[in-house]
Amino acid sequence: MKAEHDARGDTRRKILDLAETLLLSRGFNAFSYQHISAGLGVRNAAIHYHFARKTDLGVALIERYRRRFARFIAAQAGLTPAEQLERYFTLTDSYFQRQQICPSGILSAELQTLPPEMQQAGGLFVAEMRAWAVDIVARGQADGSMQYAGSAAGMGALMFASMQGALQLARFDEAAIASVKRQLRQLLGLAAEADNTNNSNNTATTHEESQQ
Amino acid sequence: MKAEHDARGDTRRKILDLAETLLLSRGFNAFSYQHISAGLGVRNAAIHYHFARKTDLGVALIERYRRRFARFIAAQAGLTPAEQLERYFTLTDSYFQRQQICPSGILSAELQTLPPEMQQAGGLFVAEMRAWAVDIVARGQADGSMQYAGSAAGMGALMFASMQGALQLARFDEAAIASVKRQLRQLLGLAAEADNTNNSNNTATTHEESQQ
DNA sequence: GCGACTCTACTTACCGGTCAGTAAGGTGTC
DNA sequence: GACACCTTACTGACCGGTAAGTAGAGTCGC
Repeated sequence: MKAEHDARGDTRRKILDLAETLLLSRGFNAFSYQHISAGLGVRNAAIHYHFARKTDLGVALIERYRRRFARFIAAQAGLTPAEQLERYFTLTDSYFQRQQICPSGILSAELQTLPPEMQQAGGLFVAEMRAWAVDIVARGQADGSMQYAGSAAGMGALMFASMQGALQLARFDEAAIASVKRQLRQLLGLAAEADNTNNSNNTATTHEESQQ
Repeated sequence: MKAEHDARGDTRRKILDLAETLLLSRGFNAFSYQHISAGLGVRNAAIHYHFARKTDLGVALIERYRRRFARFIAAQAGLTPAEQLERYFTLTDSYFQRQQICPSGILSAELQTLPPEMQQAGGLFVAEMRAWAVDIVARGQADGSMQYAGSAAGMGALMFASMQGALQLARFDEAAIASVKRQLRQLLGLAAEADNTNNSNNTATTHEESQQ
């Protein structure tokens, strides 16, 4: 009766999940189909069955990120700007704990060696992330909960860039993320958080997708 | 009388120079000895003669950066913190113009795939860069020329992280660097610069080394 | 002032391993 | 029997790295 009927699309999802881990920890150029096939106990050609070229896999990963990020944003529509900021910080922490960097970081670092399709999809993803960062500080400024010099566009760009940078630099100095987060709160005129915003289930970023 | 006596050590320097360009534009994993040998018109084995393993080449590149950065700092010992900040910004611009990202960015992004020797050398380099950033804002705060919330350590870390991030994100959106620079000046309480701090010769970063 | 030797800086010609990608065949399910 | 989902078996390109040979310039004894 076959305990594992391997619900259709299961392997494809496993490939994406493992490829995502590899992408964020090693980069696109530094993982191979062999890494994936060895990790999943299937053959090289099985990966090619689902993703004919590595480019297809890369694009699928980025598109999945974009959908996930859209849901991440939508899921916290009701929160205050300050709360949304903390969610953003929590997301960054969860990358760090897995020894990963954020997708935008690896995509921009490797950009010139990536296939054009991935460059294009990456551009859209990065624009969406920056827009969200700008939106948070713009609303925070508008409702008076955040005060800072300069423009919302500048502050959002700074926030996005500094968190991406901090996540990378944390590989050398693990204090980098906490240090940058603390400084950003100060510059936004926010009370310093306990820095353990431990709502015990921060599942927002790890949800799996049923989608192909 | 041999027009080209190829002053001893010349090839070695050419290898380092081309490898540096490749490292900052493509990353360490995405360039090969073939790229270098083809670019210089020599054979693969000639590169191995000077740098037996790719790891040796990578470490040599980082060590050269560290020496260059030390001279970069020393050369502007007399300047005010604000002037030093602008030099830092100019350095970032010059990377962007060459379609490169900063060494610390590529090293941290690829860190987990780099040989241990490079990880170690990279760690020292990154620590030196961050220390310099902290030093600038600490002295700026001390002499009253910069005012900002939070600590000098936090502000320096933020500055370093955000410039590294901005340089990467500029590959998708070229306005990122100017935007982040402008915001940093605002947050430091500095008057907005003309943003073309064009002292026509900003050679500080491009100086060649005679050293091996 | 010249042959013998040494050293640097390469060259040619390889090596085994890994890469992404392909062709053809098998197997279980509807 | 059509189809989804694999497998086995392979290809050519490229990877970092190595062994052996060589051209030329400098150095030495004599």
